[in-house]
Amino acid sequence: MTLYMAAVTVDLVLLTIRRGALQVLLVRRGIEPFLGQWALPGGFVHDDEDLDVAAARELREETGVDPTAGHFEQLATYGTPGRDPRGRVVTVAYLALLPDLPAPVAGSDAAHAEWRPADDPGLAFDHDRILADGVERARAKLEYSPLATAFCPPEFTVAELRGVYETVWRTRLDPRNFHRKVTTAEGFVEPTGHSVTRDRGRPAQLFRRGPATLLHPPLLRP
Amino acid sequence: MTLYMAAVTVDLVLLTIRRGALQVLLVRRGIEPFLGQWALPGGFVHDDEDLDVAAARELREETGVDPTAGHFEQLATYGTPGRDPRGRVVTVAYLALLPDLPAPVAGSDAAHAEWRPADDPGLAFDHDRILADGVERARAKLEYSPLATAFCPPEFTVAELRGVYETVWRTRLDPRNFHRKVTTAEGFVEPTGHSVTRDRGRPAQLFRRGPATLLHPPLLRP
DNA sequence: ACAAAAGTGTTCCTTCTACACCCATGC
DNA sequence: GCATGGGTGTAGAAGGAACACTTTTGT
Repeated sequence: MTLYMAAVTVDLVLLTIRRGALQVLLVRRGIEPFLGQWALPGGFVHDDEDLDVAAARELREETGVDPTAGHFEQLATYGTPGRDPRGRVVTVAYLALLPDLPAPVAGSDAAHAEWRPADDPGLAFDHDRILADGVERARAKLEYSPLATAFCPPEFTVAELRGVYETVWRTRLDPRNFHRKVTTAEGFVEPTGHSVTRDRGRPAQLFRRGPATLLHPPLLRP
Repeated sequence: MTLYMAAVTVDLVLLTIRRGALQVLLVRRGIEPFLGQWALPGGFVHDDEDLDVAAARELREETGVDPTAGHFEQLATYGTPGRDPRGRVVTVAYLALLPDLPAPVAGSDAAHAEWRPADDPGLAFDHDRILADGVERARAKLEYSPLATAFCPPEFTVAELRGVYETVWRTRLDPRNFHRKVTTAEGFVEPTGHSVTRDRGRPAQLFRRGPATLLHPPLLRP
């Protein structure tokens, strides 16, 4: 048989921003191969289950969070022979951008799941590569889409949104110009009318996500 | 068994520009299901064959063209249960942007392959959806990458490159501003020193692709 | 000579960038 | 009051849009 009958899995690149750093949810492997190493969460696709459904199910199982809290999309598919020593496994990777969740991982299936810095290599399988692709996709998408809001809770300040860009892009942005850009871009954010004092200083207005799906013109990386 | 052991295929969205229209290479199906209907070329991934390699092999078999002639990238993966009535088939779709090839399809495996308009629906399986995703990806990539040159032969004029944008975006662009934008953008195109008269009028300089992989600033759709 | 396409120059306008400055709060 | 972060105003630079105009060919 020369056909490629393969096991199909989904792997999740779950990104969030915690303590000012881009972090990814990893699980410590409890079985061989790569026993004890960090890996992306994921699992086998069930019979008669669509790929997106399997990914959403794994997301719920691993984090206890509804996928609609953030943003969720297919990333890419990896099927190099030998990428899994147990046999032919093709994995469809999904990328999720999530707000910093209150206490998500604790009550979930994956007892050993943990948020880790997104730039640490050393993951099992080809997960370093998948993670790097996911981070690069996130970086690129912030330019021409309003997806930075996916990293924020339902209500957020402009400074918090700017923090997302600064963290993901590893850059400083001018607070004044960023404020103008974001609040005048059609459909990016909408004022809620409320405001809060986050730290010191003047209270900041709170915003929620707007209806736009594309940024015109884009917010380009410096 | 609740695992999703699936046949893995690659499907190709091969786009080119012929006679002023965006066209896609389709094959007429000679067997059930969808007998007689148009479909994207593709086939099963072989044992011990990487996905990209399988896609490049199918490209060569279907068109007789070296994949390096144009541009080639993974598009997305489709695995909805029931998308193939014969059983569980997960397909990894690839997108290629190719120059208008001299006489490619004639001498190839797929006797019934043909360039067809890219906006005609009615394809077999879920290929309408895959094709639409490929066209949308191509449209978006022209904005922030120099991939429009992938639709051109090794040497091309600015007017030919503009024709690519106008065809893919279904838009008119100002020839004067387009010329300036393209020739001043760092690394987009390089003059060859030669020139040709394509039709009437003053001869046009010939250019080749430059080394840039991103367009800064991008060329946004009107 | 004329039509047609290539290419340059110029003007206006929008957007980006940098930064001065005012506002509202905690301490 | 003073430090700190939120937010507005504004001048200069850069890039986009519109278009007059010159160049170089085929017929």
